[in-house]
Amino acid sequence: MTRCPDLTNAELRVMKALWELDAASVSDVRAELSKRGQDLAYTTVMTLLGRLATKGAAQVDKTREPFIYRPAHRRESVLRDRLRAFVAEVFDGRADSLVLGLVEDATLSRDQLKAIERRIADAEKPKRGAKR
Amino acid sequence: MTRCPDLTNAELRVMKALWELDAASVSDVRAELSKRGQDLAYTTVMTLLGRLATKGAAQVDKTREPFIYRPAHRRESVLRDRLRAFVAEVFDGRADSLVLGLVEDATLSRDQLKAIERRIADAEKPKRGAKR
DNA sequence: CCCATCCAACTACACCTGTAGTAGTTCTAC
DNA sequence: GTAGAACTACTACAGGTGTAGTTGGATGGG
Repeated sequence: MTRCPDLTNAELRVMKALWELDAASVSDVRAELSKRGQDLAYTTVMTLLGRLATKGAAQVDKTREPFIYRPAHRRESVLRDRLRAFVAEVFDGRADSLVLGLVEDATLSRDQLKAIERRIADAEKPKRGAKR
Repeated sequence: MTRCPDLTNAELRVMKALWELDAASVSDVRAELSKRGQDLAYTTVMTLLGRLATKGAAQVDKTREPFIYRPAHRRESVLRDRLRAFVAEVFDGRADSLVLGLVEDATLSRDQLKAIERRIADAEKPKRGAKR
């Protein structure tokens, strides 16, 4: 599995639109971005998609015009990579203090935290049988 | 309370050294960074400290040479701001899915998660009496 | 057929970032 | 008091980033 390349913020925004659309032309992406309050020139979107393609973050189908772009990596992988880098860079790898910060900041409520825990517990149980 | 300005990664690394030292000259910071595996030219550290001062992230005492720099904001505030921006930017504000990502990634263990929860519960209890 | 439209390729460009060099000033140890 | 060290101010500069313009081909309506 090819590693997900690093994306800039602008590129990530475009990727989010792409994930939403799954397979789209420049215009489609542009419209989706506009829907999200990001109004960019057509050529700007093209530039970004081009960069994404160069980086291998998106695949382009050039057999027909307009070109169709689609994401080359799952959303979760990319976000996870970003997250990992962020934890390392900003929190020196201490994920727990990051989470603590979230809660103190009230960005994350205790309830949400509990919900997460429950979700994890649920996910873990089935694995018990088919473990490895 | 003046808002903490945005810092680049290099600047943040310098700030971390500054927080550790609390009040320090360029040389001091440089030594601290070196201790952390960051070997930068003296002038590079100076440039970074200068930028931090310009941004208002550090205060400089110029009454005596060498100048003494100290952090203008608490570590927690700055990290929290960064975190907040990150959650908004990358996870569209969904902190819970961020945490979930951490756990799935095994960056955060279930035990750590529980420990955090316990810590929060503890912190919340005393507040009950002196509430609001 | 010709003009407008859509689209891709290439080009542009200002600002940011990370890293550092040079010049000039003061302090300090002979 | 002079040479070198320490230190600051200014300058530099390549590469990244966000945003967009220009050029030219294809296409479709009149």
